[in-house]
Amino acid sequence: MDVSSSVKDKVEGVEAELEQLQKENAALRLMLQVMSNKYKMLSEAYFRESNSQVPTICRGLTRFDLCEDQHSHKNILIPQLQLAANSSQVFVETDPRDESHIVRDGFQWRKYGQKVTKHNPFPRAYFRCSMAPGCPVKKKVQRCMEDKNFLMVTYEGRHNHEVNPSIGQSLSSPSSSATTSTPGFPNSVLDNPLRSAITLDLNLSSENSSGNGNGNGNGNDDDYNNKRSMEDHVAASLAKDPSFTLALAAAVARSITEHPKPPTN
DNA sequence: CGATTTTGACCCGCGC
DNA sequence: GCGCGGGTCAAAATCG
Repeated sequence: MDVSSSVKDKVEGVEAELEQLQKENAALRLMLQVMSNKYKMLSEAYFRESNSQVPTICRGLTRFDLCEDQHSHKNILIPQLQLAANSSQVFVETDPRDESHIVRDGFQWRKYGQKVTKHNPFPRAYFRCSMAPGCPVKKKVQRCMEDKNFLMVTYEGRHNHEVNPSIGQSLSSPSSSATTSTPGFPNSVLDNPLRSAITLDLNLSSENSSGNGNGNGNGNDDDYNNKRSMEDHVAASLAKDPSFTLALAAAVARSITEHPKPPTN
């Protein structure tokens, strides 16, 4: 009896973990797709603009780290991304029927506008942080066109106050602390970003452009190369993201502690 | 009654 | 200069 119940518990635990991993996998696939689309659009725009100056060697931009080395274009990597120096994009899985744009991220927000944008039929909502007077942080919430199950949340700016743990019930774990926060970004997301949200750091500007550079010499328009490069880049970005590594470490630790050595019978 | 949301109007940057 | 699109304002409505 004990053995069967133990096995049943174990199976349920594995199933729950599998389900969680499937959700995380879906979120990561979506993130990759979105990034791939954005990358494709931006690279096309970039090459249209710079085609006369950089004839062939950067076509395809299959790696971000070669263009700078070969052409010394320190800041060539898409000026729009440099504008987002304090921005972070988060994907939050929600019910597609839910039109409330509510994302519990540990902060209190006040909605100040809503707009339908050109390339996305879903309205974009604009929020300001109302937890502290004068807090400059804003966020934009819009349902993802590629997958209606996800909300794209873009944070801008840095908070001038601490998070209120009682507010972030959905994304933050009850035992999480505010000590590991990255300034400007929700602690709850960073504490456990893979629970129900995926954080995508778009700060490609300073570190990546100066450290790794841009572009590639052997590229063409091949989708395979583009996808490979995007995967490489996203993987590198995730690896650099402390919140991702923290979450990964937490997931590994969880799997170890929650599933200790199998019962010996 | 104060806080928040809604929503049309307005502002501003950008491309043509 | 003009039109377009994204972002913000602000008055009215709604909520707790």
